[in-house]
Amino acid sequence: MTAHGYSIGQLARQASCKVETVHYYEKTGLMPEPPRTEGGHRIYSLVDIKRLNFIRRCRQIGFTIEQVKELLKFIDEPDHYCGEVKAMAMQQIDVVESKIRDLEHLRDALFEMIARCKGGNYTIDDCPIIDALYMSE
Amino acid sequence: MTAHGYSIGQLARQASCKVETVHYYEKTGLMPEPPRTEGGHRIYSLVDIKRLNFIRRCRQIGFTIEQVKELLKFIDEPDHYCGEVKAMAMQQIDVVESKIRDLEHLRDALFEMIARCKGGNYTIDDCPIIDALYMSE
DNA sequence: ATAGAACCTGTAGCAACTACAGGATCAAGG
DNA sequence: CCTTGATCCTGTAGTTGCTACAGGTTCTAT
Repeated sequence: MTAHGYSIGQLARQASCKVETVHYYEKTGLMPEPPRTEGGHRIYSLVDIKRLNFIRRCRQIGFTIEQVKELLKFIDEPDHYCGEVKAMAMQQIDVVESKIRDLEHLRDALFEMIARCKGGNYTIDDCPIIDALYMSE
Repeated sequence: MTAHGYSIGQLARQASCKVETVHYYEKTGLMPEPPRTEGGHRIYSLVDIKRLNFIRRCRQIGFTIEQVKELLKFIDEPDHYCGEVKAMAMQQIDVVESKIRDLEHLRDALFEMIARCKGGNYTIDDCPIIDALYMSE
């Protein structure tokens, strides 16, 4: 592609995602419908690369597509305030911290099972791991 | 249902899940095809309640359906050894711990963004959160 | 001019459920 | 015994966030 544009493949590589993902983001309204070549191939700009990276980062951070849409509004519409973004970030911290707590519980439970399990030298009937999961309180 | 059997609704309630979920587990082979009444309603036993609870607990712990199938093999087939179960649990701990690390990074990133953001008193152009996500390194 | 890489649209599939629709059956009260 | 309403049945489609084709067109480099 020319000096002033990127193909969808180049764009995807820049953001370490698949071409199909970009299509999907376009379909769901996260990415714009870009100009095309005569033959119909999409032409992207630097701004689009930034936008796609923003989306990918938000997704990795655990925002849903809908939440990313909200965040993109802050970029696309000028009359929003930083406080709204801060509020979303704080809410997201709560979600993340609660996920962390759940996983820590889970890890502890697994550790305890393993600690009680001598492993290998007896059959399933006596396995404390299966026991812990199978026998309800 | 009679003294010796549970309906699918009672079963589901015992394991805090939906009737449809039990159907799904039957279709995917996690739950057995139980005997039926004359009219075709499923009849479950105590063993089935235990089994469903086992499945639900495994799922909550983060095992996939396929992994739960593996674990159920240990219950269904007598000639397995506890060591195999222990190995699966240990592998699962690795997965869980790596998820925890990811989330902690994420939380720290969000905290840092928030710390730098005074909030509300300026517009999106200057918002450090958007900036951190939008501007690539 | 032509080979082959990259693109196009559209549809179907993945996990792990959830939510109907449209009908049959069951348990309890009258 | 009969009716009512809750529960059950099967089957299909929807959810989220992609991913993977299929079958065809276009672009790029030799």
